[in-house]
Amino acid sequence: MPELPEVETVRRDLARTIVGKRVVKIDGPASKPLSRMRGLVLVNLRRRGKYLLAKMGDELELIIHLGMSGRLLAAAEVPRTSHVRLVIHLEGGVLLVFVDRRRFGRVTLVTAGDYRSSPTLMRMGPEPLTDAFNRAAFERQIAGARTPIKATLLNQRAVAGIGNIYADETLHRALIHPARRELTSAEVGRLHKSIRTVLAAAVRHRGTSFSLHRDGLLPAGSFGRHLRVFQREGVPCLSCGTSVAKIRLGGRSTYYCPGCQVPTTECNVL
DNA sequence: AGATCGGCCTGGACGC
DNA sequence: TGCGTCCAGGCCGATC
Repeated sequence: MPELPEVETVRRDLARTIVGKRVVKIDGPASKPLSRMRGLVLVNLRRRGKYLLAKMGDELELIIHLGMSGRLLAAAEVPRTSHVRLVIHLEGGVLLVFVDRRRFGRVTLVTAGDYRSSPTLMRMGPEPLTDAFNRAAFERQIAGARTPIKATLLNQRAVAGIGNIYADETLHRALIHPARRELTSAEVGRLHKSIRTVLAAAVRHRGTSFSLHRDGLLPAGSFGRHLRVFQREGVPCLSCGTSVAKIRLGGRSTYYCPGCQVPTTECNVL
């Protein structure tokens, strides 16, 4: 459940339960490189883009990426699901469990602040819901882009935390075709605004709910009800009534409204 | 240096 | 029913 709103929801749900607790034991197939955490206190739980960062003691940091199918939950006992990758036993009988069916997720223990093991994290752009994400800086980042704007949104360098769902949703609200390359200043302004609006709303709704990350304990995300194009191929656009289209762009399924998001001559994909 | 492609995994949906 | 193929919310490393 990988994009910013979903990861932020996980962070908020877990923080209350696990922050301040000491690691008692670690097991599961992914536990071997993490043995140094034993006895350390989980000092805080932060989020950067789609990554969760848990400070462990004074010097270490646990980097968690949920990949495509990863789930992280606090529980009293190990879930009966298969695909449990890691169980961190905390004091007070709290278990922090990482379940990941497709195993695209990663859990890495590093010296605090040393992100060399993750190029994406090291080069991560500004957090979209903070002041660090301002329009002028965003415009500088994407000025003269040679690649489709959707690919730029997905690569995490211009802005952090956007994946396939929110790339399509923010571009639709900004009336920009996903294959567009160089944007006008007005378009950059609309996109900057829609990124903030859409992600903030999705965080309020606890993200977009998919079957993979319902654990039955915490409320599922409800932003799925507010999606306007993602996975709505053939459905009339809520703004103009045109059927939502599905194309492949940069190897990813891409949904957009051909009525609202009109390509121009500089868009050489269509 | 930056862009593009295949690889990593498993399982569900679909067509024959 | 069974088998094959395609697809899925993301990242990394090897290529050009």
